[in-house]
Amino acid sequence: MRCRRPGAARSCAACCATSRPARRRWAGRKEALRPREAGHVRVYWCGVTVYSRTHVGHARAFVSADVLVRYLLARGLRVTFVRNFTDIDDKMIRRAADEGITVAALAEREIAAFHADVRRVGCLPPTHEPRATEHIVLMLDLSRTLVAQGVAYPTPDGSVYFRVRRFAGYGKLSHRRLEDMEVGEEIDPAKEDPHDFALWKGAKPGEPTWESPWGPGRPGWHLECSAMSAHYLGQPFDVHGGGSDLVFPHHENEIAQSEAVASVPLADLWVHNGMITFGSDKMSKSLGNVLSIADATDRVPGEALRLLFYGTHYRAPLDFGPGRLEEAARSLERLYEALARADDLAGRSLAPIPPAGALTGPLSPFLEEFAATMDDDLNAAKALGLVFDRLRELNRTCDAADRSAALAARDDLTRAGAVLGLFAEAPAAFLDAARSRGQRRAGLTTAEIEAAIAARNDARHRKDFRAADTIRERLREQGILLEDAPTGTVWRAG
RNA sequence: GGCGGCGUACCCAAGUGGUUAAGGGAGAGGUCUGCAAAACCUCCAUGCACCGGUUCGAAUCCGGUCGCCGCCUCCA
Repeated sequence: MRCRRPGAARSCAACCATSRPARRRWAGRKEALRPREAGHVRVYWCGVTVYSRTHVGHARAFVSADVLVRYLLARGLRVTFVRNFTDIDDKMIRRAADEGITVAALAEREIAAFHADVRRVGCLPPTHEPRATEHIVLMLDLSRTLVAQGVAYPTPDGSVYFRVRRFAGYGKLSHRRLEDMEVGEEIDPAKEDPHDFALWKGAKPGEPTWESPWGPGRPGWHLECSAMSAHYLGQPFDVHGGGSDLVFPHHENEIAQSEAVASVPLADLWVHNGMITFGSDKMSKSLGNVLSIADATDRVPGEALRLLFYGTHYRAPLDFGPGRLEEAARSLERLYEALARADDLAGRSLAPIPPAGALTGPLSPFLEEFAATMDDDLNAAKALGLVFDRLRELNRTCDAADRSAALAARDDLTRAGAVLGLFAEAPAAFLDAARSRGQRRAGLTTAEIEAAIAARNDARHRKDFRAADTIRERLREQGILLEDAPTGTVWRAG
């Protein structure tokens, strides 16, 4: 297993050793994952601020994390996976006020929606899903320590700021120097340095508050991750991940807080997924070009979204061009159709398997290659290429009615699917559901479709192919495709 | 301005020194079919933005040029 580590979080021994020119010294690179505790990997992934519905960009982040976790489990490792909820911040306060509800009520509602969304894209539940507001005490402890160390300072309004110039490694993750950074317009005059960031924010009227040594207030955003990761995983832990837009300042600030307090690294490896773009623009709420998970999964199955993600390496930006979702949905259906053929040949449906241990023990040549591919920085794009190769072999063996070869291919795909979070449904049930969706879109009942098929077959028996083709054409226009299989006429949505 | 990254066929995209440059979509031909569809078979980049260089050998390393994107403010 190798992970991306964008720059040296703690030391640059490896990169200096390459004696490359300075320009490349800090470039991100792959590094082997060596769990601190043998056989047990600890992963922290930054979650969401629960103030509005999650979009496909979030989905990509959580699918990226999910594939990492699934792969580690498949290899027989134990995984402790923590993904937090930010349930108190400016955006939440504003949104709750707009809706006339409490911040807590907003959080409750959006966390439920979030759970529904990640379930729709087939993500395994994390080991822990801590909420910021339930760990205020830990955050106050950290703040107190940092103030006592002189790394942080309180201000007259009851806030506490981290003194970035007191942390020598500030900027090492995102490769920036304080002098090189542009400074925004609105600088809080209470800050000693524009780059200092809030550990604790003094109370403003109407905001939820907690008591602190500096008076009532609420935590700053970055602090929760430092507090909760240490609490649930210890410090250092093995892998810290999130969207690439979190590298700076969020992860940089986490490192500053955690390492200033503990004098050991926060995490060994950093993994960041690329952004989703529409055309050439990043998908973001401020640009208003967001596609929610709910809308996407109304259009296509959640697994199609995963399939679309896997087409591009998790690190690279992914363009959500027109038709991509539907293209992925069609590919997914093609995969399920082949699995269904194998089940027909076997006379029974093979149940999906959980990821744990899916890639342990003696492996088929396909699974060996699949595992090696995933082992190289989770190269799902290449792995997917292997899956499609195996799909063709499965169809070929089904064509030849080679039962044992078909079942071997089917088993390979089932195991690969367990790692990729695909094929969680029974093929027959999946295809039924796809048909139902198409039928609803067409506005036809099953009886109507079957009557049309019967009428067409009547015409075919009379050799009235014009009439038969007219019926088929009319259904095609409504999105119902007929296929004359050896066993009879079947239909699917198209 | 600083930092990180990208530019591979009609589209998406893997590949980071060495046999024929994965895979998907689209397209062309074929098997099958009344015809289709599906499935399968075959074809589809002497070339990887451009120009130099290193090397026996580069899409892959180095230098330069052009174009594009992300981050530096909340952001998955």
